[in-house]
Amino acid sequence: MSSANGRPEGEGADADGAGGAEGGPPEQLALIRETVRRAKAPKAKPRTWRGAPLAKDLPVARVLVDKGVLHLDRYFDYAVPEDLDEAARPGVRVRVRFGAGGRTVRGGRREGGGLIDGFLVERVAASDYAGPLAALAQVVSPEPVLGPELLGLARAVADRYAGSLADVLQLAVPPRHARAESRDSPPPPPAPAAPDPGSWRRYGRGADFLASLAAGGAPRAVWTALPGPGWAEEIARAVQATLASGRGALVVVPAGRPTARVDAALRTLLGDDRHAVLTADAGPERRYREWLSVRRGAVRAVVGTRAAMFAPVRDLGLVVVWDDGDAGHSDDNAPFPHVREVLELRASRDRCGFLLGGWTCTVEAAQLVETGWAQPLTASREEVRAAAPLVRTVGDGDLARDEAARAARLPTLAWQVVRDGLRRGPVLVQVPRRGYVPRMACARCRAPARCRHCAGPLEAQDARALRCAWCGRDEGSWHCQECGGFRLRAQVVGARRTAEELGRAFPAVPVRTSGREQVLDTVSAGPALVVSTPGAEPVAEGGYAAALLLDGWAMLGRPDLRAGEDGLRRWIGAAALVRPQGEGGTVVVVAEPTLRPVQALVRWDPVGHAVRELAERAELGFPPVSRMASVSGTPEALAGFLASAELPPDAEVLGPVPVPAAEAARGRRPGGPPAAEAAERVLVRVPPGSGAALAAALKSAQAARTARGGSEPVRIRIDPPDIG
DNA sequence: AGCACGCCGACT
DNA sequence: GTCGGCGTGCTC
Repeated sequence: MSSANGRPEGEGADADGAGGAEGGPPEQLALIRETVRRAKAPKAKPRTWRGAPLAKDLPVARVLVDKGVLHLDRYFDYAVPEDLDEAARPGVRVRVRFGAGGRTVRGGRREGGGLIDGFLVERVAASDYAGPLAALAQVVSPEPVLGPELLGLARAVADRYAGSLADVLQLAVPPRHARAESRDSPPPPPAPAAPDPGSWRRYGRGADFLASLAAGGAPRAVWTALPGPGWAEEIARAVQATLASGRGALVVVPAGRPTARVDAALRTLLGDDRHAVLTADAGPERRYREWLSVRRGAVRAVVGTRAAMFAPVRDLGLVVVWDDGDAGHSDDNAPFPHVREVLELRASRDRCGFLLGGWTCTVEAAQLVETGWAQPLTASREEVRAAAPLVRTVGDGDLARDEAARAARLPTLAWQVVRDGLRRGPVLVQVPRRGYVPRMACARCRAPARCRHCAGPLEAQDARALRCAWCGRDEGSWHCQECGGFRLRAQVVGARRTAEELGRAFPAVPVRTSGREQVLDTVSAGPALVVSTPGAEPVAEGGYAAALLLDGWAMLGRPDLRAGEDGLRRWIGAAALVRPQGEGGTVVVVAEPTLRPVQALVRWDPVGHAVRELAERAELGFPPVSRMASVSGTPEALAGFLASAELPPDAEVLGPVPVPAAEAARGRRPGGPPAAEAAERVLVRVPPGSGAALAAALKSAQAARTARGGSEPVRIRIDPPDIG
C-alpha cells in the first residue's frame, strides 16, 4: 500500500501537519520543518516508507547507535515494523540505517545511510522527532543484553569520564556469538547457607561485615588484608555470605593469576557451578557464554578481570575489588574507566555492599575511609606483627661503609639473610623489570648520577651518552658530586647481575626466574632462589623463608605522583609471600631507610602511608582530593578547545606543557598518525565537588569540536593515572 | 565520521 | 547552461 506520489506512508493522519509539505521543494520543506520544531509540534506518529505496517503497540524504538563519537551520544527514534514487533524488545541489539545518505525526499524514496549496529533502549508510543522515521532494519538477536541497570551504569560511567555511552558499552557488553547464545542456561541453584566467618575473625569487625552481607545489608569497607595466602578464601567467604542473602556478588581482580586464586577458593567453598569466570583471554565464544549465564541469572557470582566490572549480575549484593593500586584495573580503552570508580558507582546506584581489599592501601582507598563512605576493616597491630615478616633495610650509607659489599657487589646483611633463608626454604629476589630506563649511579659511592643543571636523573642513551630525564640536556663529562668518582654503573644491570651472582654463590641451589616472558605460578617448599620482577612473584608453598628486594631505586626514583605508593605496593606484594616473622621470615630491602615508603614497609603500615600521602595531596591540591583531567593535542587544537570550553568557574588550567615523549607514544593509536607533531598537554583541576561539572564541560566542548569535523583531535582523560 | 546539499567558478 | 570544487550541517 504505497502512496501514489511515493511519499513516506503516514500511519493514520499526519498529526504534525508537516507531512503535506513533504513533496515540496527541499528548502521549503526544511523551513517548514524548522518552524514546526520551534512551535513544539505534537509528537509525530512514526511513519515508514514503502507502506510497511507498523507495530500496533509502542511503534517507536529509541535506539543508541553504536558509534563512539560524542555528538551522536543520544538516542535516535526508529519505527518498529510489525514483523519485528515481537523481537524488538528493550535491550536487544538492532541494525539500523544511519547517516545523511538517506535524507533525499525526491520521490519519497529513502535509501542509503549504511547499516550500523545499535541497542534498542526503549519502546515508546510517539517520537519527538519531527521528520519521518526510518524503520528498524533488523533485530540482530532477541537476547536483551542491555538491561536498565547496565544502561544506567554505563550512562553514569560515560558522564563520569566525559566519554560516550557507545564507548562504554563496547567495554561492557561482549561481542555477540550466535552459538553461545543458542544454548540455554540452567536455572540457578538455591542460595547456600551463610558461611562461618573463618579467618575474617582476624579483622576487628570482619565477622560483622559478613553477617551484614548475609542478612541482606550493604556494608562498605576498605579492607587491609593480612600478608599471606588467606585473602582469596576471605573474598570467597564474603561472596558466599552475599549469596546466602539471595543476592549476587561480583569480584574484580587485576590479572589472570589472582582470578585463578579466587576461582579456586570459590570452588572449594561453593562447588563448581555457582560462579562464572569472566576474563578477556577466554576467547569470544566462552566469554560471551559465561557473560550470558550471568545476564540470564543462571549464575549469581562472578570473578574476573576489569571488563567484569560491568557484569550484569542479577540483584547485586556485593562488589569486590582486590588490589586497586594495580595498573591492570585501569581500562586502556576510551573513556578509560577505573575498576574502583566503576564499582563505587555500582555500590551507590544499586545500594549494594562494597569491599575494596589489598595488602596495601591506595590514596583513593584512604579517602573513601576519610570521607566516611566506607569503614576500615583492619587487623590489630598484634595480628599484623604475627603475620608479617621481619623487614630490614640497607641504605646507601650502609653500602658505602660495607667493604664486603663493594667487593662482592652485595651487602653483607643481604648475603647473610639469603644464606640463612636457603637453609629453610625458597628465597625470593625481586629485581626491576627490564624496560625501565637504566638510571645511573656512581660506581664507587653509589650516589645517583644527577644532572648538574636541574638535578634530574641521568639516563644512559646508549653505550656512553648520558642525558637528563627531566630537562633533556646531554651530559658529556660526568663526575660524581659526592666522591669525585668518574665511573658509572647502571643500577638495573647491577641488580640483575647481583641476582646472577647469587645463583653462582649457591651452586647447589636451583634458580628459578619469573618475569614478563614467563610467569611462574607457584614454587615448591624446597630451597631455591626465585628471581622475579615485581608483580610476577610466584607463591611459595608454605611461604618464602626470605626475600631480597633489589629494585628500590627503580620504584622510588620515578618522577611520578604515585612513585612512593607504587613502590610500597610492590614491595609488600613480594613481602606478603614471605613467612611470618615468628617462623623466621625476613625481608631485606635495598633502599634508604629514611624514605617514607621504606619506613612504612618496615613498620608494615600501608594505611598510615596512604593517610599521610592523602593529607599531603590535599594540601597541594593534587588528586584524588581534587579532580584532574588531562587534555592533550597539537598546540592549535588545544588552544581552540580551551577557548571554546566553558569550564566551571573554579577550574584551574595548569600548563600547557609539552607532552612527555612516553605519554605521547602511549596515547597513539596503532595505525594512527605518527605522533610527529609536537603535542602539548594541560591539566585541568577542580576542587572536590566540581568533578561532574568538569566532566560535563569537557564532554560538551569535545562534542562541539568533533561535530564541526576536520579539526585535529584532542584527547581527554579524566583522572590520568600518572601525573609527572 | 561520512555524506549530501548548496553556492561559487570553468567549461562545452 | 552544466559540471564539479569543497564549506556546512545533519544523521531518527
